[in-house]
Amino acid sequence: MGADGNADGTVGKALDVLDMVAAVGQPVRFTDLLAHGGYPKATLYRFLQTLTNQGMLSFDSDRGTYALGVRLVRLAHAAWAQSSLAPIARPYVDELAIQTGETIHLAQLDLGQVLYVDKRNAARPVEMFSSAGKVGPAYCTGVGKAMMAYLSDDALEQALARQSFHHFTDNTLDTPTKLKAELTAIRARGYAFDREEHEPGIICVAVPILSRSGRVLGALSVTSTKVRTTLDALEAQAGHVIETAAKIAAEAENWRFPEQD
Amino acid sequence: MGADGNADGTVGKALDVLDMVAAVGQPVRFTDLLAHGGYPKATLYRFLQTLTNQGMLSFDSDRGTYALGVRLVRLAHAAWAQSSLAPIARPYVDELAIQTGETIHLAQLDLGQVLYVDKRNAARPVEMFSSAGKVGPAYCTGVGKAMMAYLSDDALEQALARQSFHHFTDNTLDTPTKLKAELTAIRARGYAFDREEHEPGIICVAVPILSRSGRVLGALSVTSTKVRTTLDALEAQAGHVIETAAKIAAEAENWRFPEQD
DNA sequence: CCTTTAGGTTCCAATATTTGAAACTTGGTC
DNA sequence: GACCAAGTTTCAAATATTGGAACCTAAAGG
Repeated sequence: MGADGNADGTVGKALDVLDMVAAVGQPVRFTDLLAHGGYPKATLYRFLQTLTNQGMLSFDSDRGTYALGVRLVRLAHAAWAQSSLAPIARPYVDELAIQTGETIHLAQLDLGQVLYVDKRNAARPVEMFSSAGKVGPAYCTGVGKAMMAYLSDDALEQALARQSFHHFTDNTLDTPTKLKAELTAIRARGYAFDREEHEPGIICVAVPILSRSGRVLGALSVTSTKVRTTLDALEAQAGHVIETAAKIAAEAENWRFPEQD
Repeated sequence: MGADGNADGTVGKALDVLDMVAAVGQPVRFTDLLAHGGYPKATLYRFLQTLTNQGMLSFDSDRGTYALGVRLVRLAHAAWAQSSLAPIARPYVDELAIQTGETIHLAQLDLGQVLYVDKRNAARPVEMFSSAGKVGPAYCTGVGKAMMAYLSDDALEQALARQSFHHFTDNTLDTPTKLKAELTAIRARGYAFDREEHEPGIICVAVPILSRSGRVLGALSVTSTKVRTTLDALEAQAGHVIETAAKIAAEAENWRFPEQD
């Protein structure tokens, strides 16, 4: 990412510049961005101007640095509210968090990656952008596998093609073949596990959230650590999670995805 | 907003389309956007294509609707992490929430508007207008006034020019003159109140977060309701808030705004 | 006090993109 | 089978973008 060539039209390039700023992770000066390759001086300059004008970037004139702007935050808030399950699911997620006393994740699948749209930490209360908005791999997380298991054949192929199959732990399913076998097992079982496949010590049970017609809307998981509990104990909670997922699905159906079929 | 004419370059227009989608607040069909005025059919169509390609919008082919895309959520997460006080302030905000037992807001000022970057709910939460990512008016909120009070003269003028001075409640300071007098009082006092100026029944004490050189970094507030407490009781907490603000400022100074002034 | 350099900013003609009316598909209805 | 609404594509004219180079600063060096 960063200085890539592909980008449709001016808009694409401008958004690419946005990504460059985002990638740095802190306010950047003009020169640093210039060094990133990508665009010639005048061109980059104009993009920066435009994006700043538009409020997508903010320019700190004291320090001469650019940072991501608030229009972005505003838009994202709208995005979160309008096209994620989070607002609909919130009360149910809350309830589940209380029932289980563990950390709850609500995720959706995007471009083969898991996007966490909400999180309830057992001890700590709601934090929005801190956790919502994070992305993670699909092939080695409970929510990721739960969603992939219920994808249509071609959607699954697309998703598989986007997995990196990096070997995180000894339990990571690091080939498409292993993963496909796991997905079959998940469909048979109705829920997925994370057996320390992404981070050592971290385990979870995850359940897909499906529309009436079987479309994958998202996934819900209860996560904990080996220190606190066991997979068997987590599995005992699966019933609660499935129920909650069903409630969220029903709510989503009425509210935002009115499909008659 | 929406079908406005001003927009620098193609990028501006594309972002304008994004705003149109955001403004609707739910997935929209092509025709609806077309009806919104703005752009001719072919042009709008191409923008929608480009934005979808770029992941700024997502297109639901089953229903033929466009919604804000996840790239936005991802970018916003980066924005939040990179250019807001929230990550730095978190532990201090937590502490203050426990000390006071009330709702805490952490906000920053942008383009004359208040952007809430973090929020900690009271144990017994009150349903209220704000949460992280939301924006609100500056002239009639505690945090907004606290920040404006410490702005440089020209920054203040700019900010004032952007206020709508809508009359929300009978206590709203709905003219620049009234507001300026209030800002002077705030500077003298060191902290600001919200006397039900935005929402009836909602009151708060707010304190600015200033850098060593006096630049406004943000503001911190303790908010409650008339039902639960009184302004005097809230004022008694002001000391805590001021201390917390100072700690956050110190941390910010070291961490992200290293200015030798 | 006069260079030099580094970091930004502006010019401007060549060039590639965008523009949008109109023509054309698609898929559903009467 | 003709009609209509919604969405998609075409294409020459109008326009915006491009980026090398010139131009500013302000600070560092001679």
